[in-house]
Amino acid sequence: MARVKPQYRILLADDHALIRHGIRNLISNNPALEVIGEVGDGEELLEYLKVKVPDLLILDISMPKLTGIEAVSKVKKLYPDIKILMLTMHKNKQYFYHAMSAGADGYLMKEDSDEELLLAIKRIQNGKSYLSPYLSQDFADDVISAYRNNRSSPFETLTKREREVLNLVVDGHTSKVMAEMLHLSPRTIDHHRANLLRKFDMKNSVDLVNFAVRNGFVTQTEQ
Amino acid sequence: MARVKPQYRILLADDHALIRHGIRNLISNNPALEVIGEVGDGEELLEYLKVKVPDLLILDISMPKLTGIEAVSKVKKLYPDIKILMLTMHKNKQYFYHAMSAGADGYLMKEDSDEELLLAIKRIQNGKSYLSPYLSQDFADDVISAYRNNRSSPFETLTKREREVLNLVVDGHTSKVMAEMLHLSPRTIDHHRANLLRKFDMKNSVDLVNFAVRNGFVTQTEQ
DNA sequence: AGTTCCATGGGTAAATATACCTAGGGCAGA
DNA sequence: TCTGCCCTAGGTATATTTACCCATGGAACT
Repeated sequence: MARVKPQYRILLADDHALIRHGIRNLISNNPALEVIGEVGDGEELLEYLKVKVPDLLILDISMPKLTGIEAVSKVKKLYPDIKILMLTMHKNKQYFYHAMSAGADGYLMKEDSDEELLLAIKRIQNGKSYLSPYLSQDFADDVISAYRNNRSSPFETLTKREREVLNLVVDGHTSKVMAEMLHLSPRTIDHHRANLLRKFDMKNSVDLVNFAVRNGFVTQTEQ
Repeated sequence: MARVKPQYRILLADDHALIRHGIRNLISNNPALEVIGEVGDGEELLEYLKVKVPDLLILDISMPKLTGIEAVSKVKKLYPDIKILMLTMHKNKQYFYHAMSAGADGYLMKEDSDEELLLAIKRIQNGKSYLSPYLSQDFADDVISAYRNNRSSPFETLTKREREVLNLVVDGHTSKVMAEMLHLSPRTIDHHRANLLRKFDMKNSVDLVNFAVRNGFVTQTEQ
């Protein structure tokens, strides 16, 4: 009754079939996401888009026949509504800047974890941008200053305490109870919970728990 | 880190292997519950208890060598901490009264749904009693008057509206938003949500969502 | 005709969660 | 040493949830 929400349709563009299949497999665990197709180079990509338009394009930056950067420009010009997540092995500032200025919505390293890919998709789906945590180190100076006033900075992973609190939140405990369990002030629990909401870009605990459970951030043991 | 909670250990006593296996199979979907053994008659039951003591005994009322009623009395006398859920095909007042006065904690019909079994276990686990909804009709007069002032009456199933609201709660919506979706007053949503918490014997929405999702009360489609 | 349940929604109060702010101590890396 | 990050935790304000109370109208069943 509630959920007639359409799936978020994703197109994969990468010249390595292995990587395409890995991503497809990962995404297939999430019923809200659907990989509607795969293409191996820039020409195929443009041909495909004439037939079928995805919500999100996951695009390898080094692709034959049309570089990823060029592809971003063209796709964004022809189909402004398609969101683009760049997938790259280049830890290089220039690539990033070019991709972003060409219109990409996110920039993910191939070394990033599965969790990161899901987070990236989630953020882009919500109209935000995403940047690989791998880059945050090298890019710290410029990027951080650029994002400093952006409350939902994209290069965040969970700390130990946050994981602990997340597990307790999933169990449905109140802050007061969690505070007793961890021998902390309820205010500290509030702080960690707020950080979790911010990092996952969620508005309340129910959504947080749903996302965390479905994407394997917690191990469900209790009933 | 959070969940070192021990499993809830259940012993099945029924002379029909098929029923035992059905229950075992149903329970095995829930990681917090563990069937530690099965016995086929009253003697076996008492022998088993000398070796291993469960948290909950699910007991067929018509069992060879020791009737279910007798078994309840003996077990409760020897092991007062064991909770007992009577499983029966008898829609008969007398059986119910005898079972209850002998010390049973719950009374479930074999015609009841899987959902009902899980609800029954959950309620007993929380120290409450349980009565099959099938009986509530025949027993309406006496039982309802007996439970009238008991806020958490055990024979409740979900209404259509409650199922609708439950689905929206699972999506993490606030009452205000749900009210807009269903063109109702937020107060009405609150009412339904409160009924859901009461019927499932849960303290907050996170627990409610967890229980509902894990036991198939909602169909998860979104992310 | 009476009873019960459902769905609707108002009143009130307390508990909890969420969103901002601030700040200090500890630790690690540049 | 300086800087950033994590963990700690307090202040304040608002939003939301939860828990009680209450009533009315309709549908269904007896």
